Amino acid sequence: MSWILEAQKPYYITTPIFYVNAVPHIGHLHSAVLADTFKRFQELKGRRAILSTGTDEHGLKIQQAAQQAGLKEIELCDKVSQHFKDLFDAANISYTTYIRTTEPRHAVAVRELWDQLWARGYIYKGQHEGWYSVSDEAYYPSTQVEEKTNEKTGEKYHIATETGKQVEWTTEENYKFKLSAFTDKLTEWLDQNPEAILPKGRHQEVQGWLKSGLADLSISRPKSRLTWGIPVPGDDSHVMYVWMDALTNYLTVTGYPWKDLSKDEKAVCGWPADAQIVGKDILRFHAVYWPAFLMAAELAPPKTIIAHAHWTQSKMKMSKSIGNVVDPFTAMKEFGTDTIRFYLMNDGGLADDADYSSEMVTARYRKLLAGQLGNLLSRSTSVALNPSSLIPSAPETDNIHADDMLLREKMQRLQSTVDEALSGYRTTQATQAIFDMLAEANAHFSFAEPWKLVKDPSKKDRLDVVLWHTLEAIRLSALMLQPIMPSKTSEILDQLDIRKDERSWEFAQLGRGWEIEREKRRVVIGGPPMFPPLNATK
RNA sequence: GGCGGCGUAGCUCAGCUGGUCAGAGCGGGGAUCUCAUAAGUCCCAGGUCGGAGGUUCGAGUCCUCCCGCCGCCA
Repeated sequence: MSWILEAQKPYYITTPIFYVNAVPHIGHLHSAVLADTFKRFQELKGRRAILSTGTDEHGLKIQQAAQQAGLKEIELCDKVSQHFKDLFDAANISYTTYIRTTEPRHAVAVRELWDQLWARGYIYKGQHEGWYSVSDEAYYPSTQVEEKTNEKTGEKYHIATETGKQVEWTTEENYKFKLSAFTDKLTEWLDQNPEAILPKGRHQEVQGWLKSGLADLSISRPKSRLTWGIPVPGDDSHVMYVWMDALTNYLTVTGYPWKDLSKDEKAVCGWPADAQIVGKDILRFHAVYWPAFLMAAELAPPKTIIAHAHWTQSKMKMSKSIGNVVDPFTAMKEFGTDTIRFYLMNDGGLADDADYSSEMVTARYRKLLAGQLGNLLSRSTSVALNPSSLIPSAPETDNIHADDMLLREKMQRLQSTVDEALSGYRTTQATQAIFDMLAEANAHFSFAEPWKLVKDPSKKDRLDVVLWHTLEAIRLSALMLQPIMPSKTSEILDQLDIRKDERSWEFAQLGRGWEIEREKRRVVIGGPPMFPPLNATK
């Protein structure tokens, strides 16, 4: 009964929505490819899946940036939002919803959530004073503020230690959310769901935050200062704080407030999210504020929050001032979309920052994609070894050699290994298992020396057994790499004449290729390299 | 300062509940096949598993302390 409902509910995964005050960098792409990989994995397993991404467009920074650029806010948003969309299109991110916080439907959702919190008494009007930084759009506790003296004028001023931006003592009236009332509930949630936040270290980190207690959260700004935002319902003199606004996007995507939906329709709207991908820098918003808002509205928190680490370059944090920001458009143009997707999933850090380098991308391409996968495809579909382009039949037990056993065992185990890895959001484990099997397939091929077998007609049976195992290894790895490299794997499976309806997860088992009409099928022999050499310059 | 984590071959890292756990990949060195994208395959690393104690028949694997990193919080 419960699993029936579970099965009906689509898998819902989100990326953060990206703030339009900056251009896309490799970290944004990393979030998106993670989400896309897991979404495609679920679809491969036959579950309907929703993937949402989009842009966060309100707030003072946008208001200011637009002013400086001489644009209307929405014009600036349109432009940058499109830029992000272009990136995700170029990266083959199969989002089902591209949400923008300036859309009317989003305002509806945000106002509804506000009303829900208000009706339940979790919002109150309070006086807020403290050190406020206009450019950071944030208040800082006095412990995080330092006094400085202007050397020329002798005037004293204050800055936020963390960002170095100037702060001023400010008093204003704010609406506040009773976050403090949720400390216990959040703690309970995390205690009962030890994998609610991945990786484990982040889970512990959030538990640590809760241990020291939570203060109420200011969730509005006076309109006198911030106009570019969603007005507080019933009080036009206040505009909602950007995070309150932004986080709600995950509900907007599901059609919240679900007013006109039947019970059945509501059950399949997607909420609660199965996975929410975030960068580690925005964990607090997603793992504390967001679940608290949801609990306050009596909605379920997301099932899993995955906080990934960042990319560094030469071990240094990427930043504009150092000029070491990796442009994802350039990278994909240079190496190919699927190469970058593979690199991000194979080398990207979940717990720890990973170092990005073109040399490493090149190395992965040469050794793994071209050297192992591409090359094995070429050698097993060569004109010399299989001029007929026929697909050998799956070998009878009697024809299986002792030399085939190790490869067969690895192929047999691979599906569950990869399934377990991707289900646990560990992409590196998945790619490593696949390429470990491929390496074995290359070794098996070399050891069997099919180029000798082909010269001896009496060895035809053995040749077929060797070729079959090799083609099968490629089929399995391409099939399971589909979530990570959708385009290239599609080409490979095409070349092997695997039908579209034979590419789902259930076919990722040894012997489940070419099950019907095998004799009619043909592999493409002597085709061009699947992963041709990169331009010699790098 | 408090809490948490980490420190394993040149590099990046696997090593769950203690007993083939001293490993993989890359880089480097050597050899080799020729089906293939000069790709592939095979062999080679003798690293005190940060240091010192302790528990145990037995410890990268548990405990204590020290050193060095990193994260979060203050």
